Amino acid sequence: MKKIIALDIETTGLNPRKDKIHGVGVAKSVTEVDYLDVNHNGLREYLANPENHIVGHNIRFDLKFLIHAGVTINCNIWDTKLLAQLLNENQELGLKPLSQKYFGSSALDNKRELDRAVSSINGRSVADLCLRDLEDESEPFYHIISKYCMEDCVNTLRLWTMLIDELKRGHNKMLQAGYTNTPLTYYMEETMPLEKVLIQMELQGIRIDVEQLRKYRDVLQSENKQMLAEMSLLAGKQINSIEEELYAKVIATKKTDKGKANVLKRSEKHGTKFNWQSSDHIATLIFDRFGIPISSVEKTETGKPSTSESSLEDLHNSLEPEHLLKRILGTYKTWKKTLKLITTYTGEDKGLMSQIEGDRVYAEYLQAGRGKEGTTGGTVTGRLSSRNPNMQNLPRGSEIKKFFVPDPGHIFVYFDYSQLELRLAAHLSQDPLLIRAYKENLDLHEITGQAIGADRQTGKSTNFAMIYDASAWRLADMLNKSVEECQLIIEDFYKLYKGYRQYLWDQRKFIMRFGCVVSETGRLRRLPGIFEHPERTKEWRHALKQGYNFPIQSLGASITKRAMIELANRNMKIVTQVHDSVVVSLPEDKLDKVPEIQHIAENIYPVSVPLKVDIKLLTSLSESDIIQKQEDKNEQQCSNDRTNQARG
DNA sequence: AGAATGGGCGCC
DNA sequence: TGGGCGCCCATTCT
Repeated sequence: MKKIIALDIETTGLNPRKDKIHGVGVAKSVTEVDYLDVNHNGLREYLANPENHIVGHNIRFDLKFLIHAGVTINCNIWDTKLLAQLLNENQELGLKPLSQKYFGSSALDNKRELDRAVSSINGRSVADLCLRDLEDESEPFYHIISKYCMEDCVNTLRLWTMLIDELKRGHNKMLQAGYTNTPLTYYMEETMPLEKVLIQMELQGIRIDVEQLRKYRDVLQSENKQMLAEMSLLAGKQINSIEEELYAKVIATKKTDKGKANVLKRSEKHGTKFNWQSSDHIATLIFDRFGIPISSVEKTETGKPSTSESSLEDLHNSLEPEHLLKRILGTYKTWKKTLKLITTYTGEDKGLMSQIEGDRVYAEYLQAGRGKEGTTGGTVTGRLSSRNPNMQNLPRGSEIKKFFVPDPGHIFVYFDYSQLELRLAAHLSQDPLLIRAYKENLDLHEITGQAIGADRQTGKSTNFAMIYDASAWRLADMLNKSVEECQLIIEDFYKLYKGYRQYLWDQRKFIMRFGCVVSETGRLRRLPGIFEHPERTKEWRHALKQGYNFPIQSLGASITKRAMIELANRNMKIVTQVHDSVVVSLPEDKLDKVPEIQHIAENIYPVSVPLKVDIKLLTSLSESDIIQKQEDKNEQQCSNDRTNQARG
């Protein structure tokens, strides 16, 4: 590659719409470094030229600020953080840890001076320094900020040189071994092109019907209040007793110096009140005051009795109808669901509500972990993750999705891949029956169901369990059958899909030999647990399952992402993505584009079976749930028809 | 007082 | 005792 410039900006905060750019650092080489004003002419010309190249560490952050400030970005963009993740998804991805790893501690030359400056203004970060510097005309911190920024630029540039070289060496090795797709091709064809799409998505955000959301908040809150009163009344006696115990504990702890500060602080918030939001308190209520034996319920990771919904559901079912606890648990379950909605979505000053700017939210979509120092983070399979808010776990069928609406004059085009991962299991395994089922548009769930002597629903669960290599124990739990029965089901399953069984054997052989897996699009996943732990230990089995699942999940992620890239290349605005579904915002007078979108999605990547895409127009995100339900019904109907035909 | 961990739960 | 995520709260650690 020709000349490349490393770029890093310093800002007064993390929000490209609210915070200001302090300056732009650029490094042409390790000795030619500058810290420029955002309006610098030469800089603007460079970035506007499609022949130029820039690299940054998490460059999306910088570009969102620059674009918002009116800077045109037409040059090619590269990212050392995303590159580092492809080299090793288990390593720390921050600029500092990577610099440390690749060229030692010189990366921290200016750290001490910076820390001194930050603490001198009682600040927490360089952002505080930038803010103070911009506000104060005497600019007392400019030289510190610029020095720090330029150092980051140099480190990014050095890192780029070393990382891209390592990626190319790996690429050549894999080519010799017969691969056509490698982490290098993945980076060039998928990761970096997607960055431009994500920048557009994040800058655009999504509109919220704030008025309706507020109305819904009031409904939830009054419901919740009522339920809380009901529960507190029912459990009044037990709660009193627990509160006495809590009070005694506070008194006892107060007498020790150590406990003083903590207990007093907590007392300000909850006092010695029973807290329905505390799983500890709930456990005390159920297992101590109501005397439910802890042997009868599921245990948590640390061996304590679980108060999870499924655990309490079992308990609820086992109680006599007029048992007091049964009535409490009934209300508690609903109360907790409502509370979750309130805290995550409708509560003022937290969750979704606190993230609304005007009438929009601006979610982030991560390709790699944010890399807080000490953590690895990241989406190891190549899926995206979303946050602030997380658009990928909005509750299905709840009111919440109704409040996410298109811009005026626009409509949401929603599409999703039908049974994407099962189709990819067919493609990757080349199992004859799986392939035939999808080529001839047969109902796979029905086929499996019949083969194991069960209904369609059981067939469906079994099919999905297969992708995850579920145990008989787990399947039994899912299907409400005995473990022995499920062992037979699994045997029957693999007799039917011999090709898939062979595929798993081959996968296992590969994993045991190399301790890693490769996706068809060239993404790698190392499985250190394979060599670090003896066979058949818990950790080893976990790593093996990760290895089985990776090629399927990763290829699915690639396909959706590549569809997004192609759509964006054709000027379509993508609003959000949930792994196998995408929402595009289309002007109302451009609906002729809908068949084009579907065609692109279905044909973006060639596999051995047809990919099926369902596509619909929506006026809010909530309708995607309705569609999903309808699809299920349609499938059922088809299978009934076919069964009836067979009978007739 | 803030960071880290655990429990729990939402999604594909 | 399927895989992959993020976020809330309470609690403990430092």
